[in-house]
Amino acid sequence: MELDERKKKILKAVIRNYLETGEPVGSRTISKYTDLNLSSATIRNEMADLEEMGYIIQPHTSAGRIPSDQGYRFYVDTMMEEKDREVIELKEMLLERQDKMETLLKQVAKVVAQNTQYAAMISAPSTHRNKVKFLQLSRVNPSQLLAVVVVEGNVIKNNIINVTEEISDETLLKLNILLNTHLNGLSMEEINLGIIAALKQQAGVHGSLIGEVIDAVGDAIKADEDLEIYTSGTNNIFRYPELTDNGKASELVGAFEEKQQLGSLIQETLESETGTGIQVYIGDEAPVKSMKDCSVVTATYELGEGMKGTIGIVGPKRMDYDKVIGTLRTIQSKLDELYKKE
Amino acid sequence: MELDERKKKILKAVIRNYLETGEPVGSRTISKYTDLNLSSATIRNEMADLEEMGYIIQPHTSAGRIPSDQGYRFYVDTMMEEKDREVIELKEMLLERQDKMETLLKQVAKVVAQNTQYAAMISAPSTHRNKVKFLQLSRVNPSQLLAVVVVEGNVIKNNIINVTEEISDETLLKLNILLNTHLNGLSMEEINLGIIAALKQQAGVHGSLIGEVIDAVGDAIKADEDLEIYTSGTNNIFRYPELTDNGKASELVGAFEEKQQLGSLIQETLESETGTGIQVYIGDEAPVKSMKDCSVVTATYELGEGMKGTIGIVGPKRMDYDKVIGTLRTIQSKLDELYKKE
DNA sequence: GTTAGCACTCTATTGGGTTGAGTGCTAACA
DNA sequence: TGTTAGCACTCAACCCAATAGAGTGCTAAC
Repeated sequence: MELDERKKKILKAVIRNYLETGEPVGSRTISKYTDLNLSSATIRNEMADLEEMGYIIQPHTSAGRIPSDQGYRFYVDTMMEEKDREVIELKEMLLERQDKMETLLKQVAKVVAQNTQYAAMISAPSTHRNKVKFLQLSRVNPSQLLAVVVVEGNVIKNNIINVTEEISDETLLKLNILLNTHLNGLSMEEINLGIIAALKQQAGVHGSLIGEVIDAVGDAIKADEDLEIYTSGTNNIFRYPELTDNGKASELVGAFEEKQQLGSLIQETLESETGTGIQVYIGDEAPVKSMKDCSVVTATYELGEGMKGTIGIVGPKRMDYDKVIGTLRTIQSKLDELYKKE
Repeated sequence: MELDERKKKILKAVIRNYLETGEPVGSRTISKYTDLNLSSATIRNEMADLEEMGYIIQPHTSAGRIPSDQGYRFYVDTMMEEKDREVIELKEMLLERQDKMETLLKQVAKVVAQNTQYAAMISAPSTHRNKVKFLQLSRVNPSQLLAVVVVEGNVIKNNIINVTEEISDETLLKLNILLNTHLNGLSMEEINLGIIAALKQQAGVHGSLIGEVIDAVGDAIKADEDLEIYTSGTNNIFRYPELTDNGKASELVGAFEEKQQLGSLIQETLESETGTGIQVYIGDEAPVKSMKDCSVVTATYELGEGMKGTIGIVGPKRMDYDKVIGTLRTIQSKLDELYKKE
């Protein structure tokens, strides 16, 4: 069977109505509130077809229809291609350029959650590809060294190194020069075990001590690559009974606290790049099992210098997709603007 | 009326039974499961007295009794003085000494939440009183300086400073000497605006530039004093219907995400120091309004060098106080042990 | 002071009846 | 052939009354 124009109109009407009310939609409602001028009986026939085709579902015999995952998918897809969504004006939107990345991200998460009334998460941009622009090894006291690395985007990493044997000023100076000449300007991902090994070689064989220190510097660079994720508005999920019935809330709250679970979402979003960087997962499509009754919308953002991160919104399937996508678009462009001149 | 020995026994029996079952406790139950050898009728008389005195409550006429907040308070107080609780063995307890404070704290929160099955939070130790042991100002590029401060306990703070005018090597060296001679060995809380002002004076009047830099160093030291709090097991609250009925869950989850709200708990715990550092808040006693239907148990911990932080557990009023307090004691001593040799 | 017994209270549960929204099907209509 | 009116049917939701059961308070006897 084909999805002719009339069926599409009816399907969209059903979905839109359900998004608003959250109640199953009956044939009479559709017949009254569309400009199709068809009786409820005709609508019923069409709806029976739509059900057979898998776009809508009847919770029980004597109820109206609700969209199936396939129905939502149709809705989102046509909605996305219909027109460029206009950018939505955010309420109380006041993002300030922050030196501390953390503060900025928390701010963004909060704004997104408040505007959409869904749960929001945001991942810190990965710095794999950022280049080292400053590197310094200093002595804190005879048995401790401090390694500080600054990479593009003003991300600072540091590591305290405990040494068993005192290192002379001269050696320290040499080490600093060695490290700087070889690592400065390289991106984080370029600094791999091979490079570290080559460095050790070059430092000469005088003592494993130097080797340890170089390893520790390497660690400092690699460290903190565990995913930093911030969330906001987790409690918004309580606005939607379909997400909180039967202990579902517990799983969702757990997923938002154990940020590892959110990691897979971020991963997937970054990999399957779309034109706009916005992606919609409906039900089972999301790679997190506790979100099988949710819809998830993710967007990649960019903070100048090619630092890419991910914003995600989690809500019920009957989500206001239009608003959510608009909000994410706005955030994308505001962030871009904010960091453009760097 | 007096709380004689028999009344105390009955009260404790009521509370203990309610802690286990979560159901109102009737007179017959008490008569059967205590060694008092009294009939239910006698128990009833005593329970009527206990109710009049405010220790227990009848949810409705034909139900058993449940403890009032005053009842819980009595129970906790006598329990605390009865004997030194023995230290409880933790399941899967594997705390490793971590160089990264953050990792350690997350670990502790997780262990506590898993062992008790309640929601747990932990605050990073405040570093106000810690002394600066290393301070360094470096040039990252002509327009950016990097200030790094290490304080006792290996807490590292840093700040990028944007300068409008290039600073010469000589000036930088002088600044470093100035900062180190004056600030090294001072505690964070001693470095106040007065000291900063004196420093500026001493640096001479040559340009407001230096003043700016000194201010920025001061900022780096003061920064991050916003409360760092980690949580775990928030979803444990769903195990207790009395915490999740009627939208209470939403408030609690909100409180755990907006960590500011938890700040007041931490504040209060640190201020009202008890002998063991453990404190129990029942119902309204907690300074967080969303926890009025909960009990909160907090403990201060110490990581060598006088760095004090707070662990908190939030659960229903019918909490297994014994186990919770035992767990917190164990954690306290393990942490102490772990960092003793520093 | 303690206990047995009894009347009483109140919640929770059960089951029957009703309502109302919505459907599917059929027959008539344009 | 597509559309519509009409009707019988289904089913969740709600209300109501009846019942069961747990627990109490009170009184009288031990």
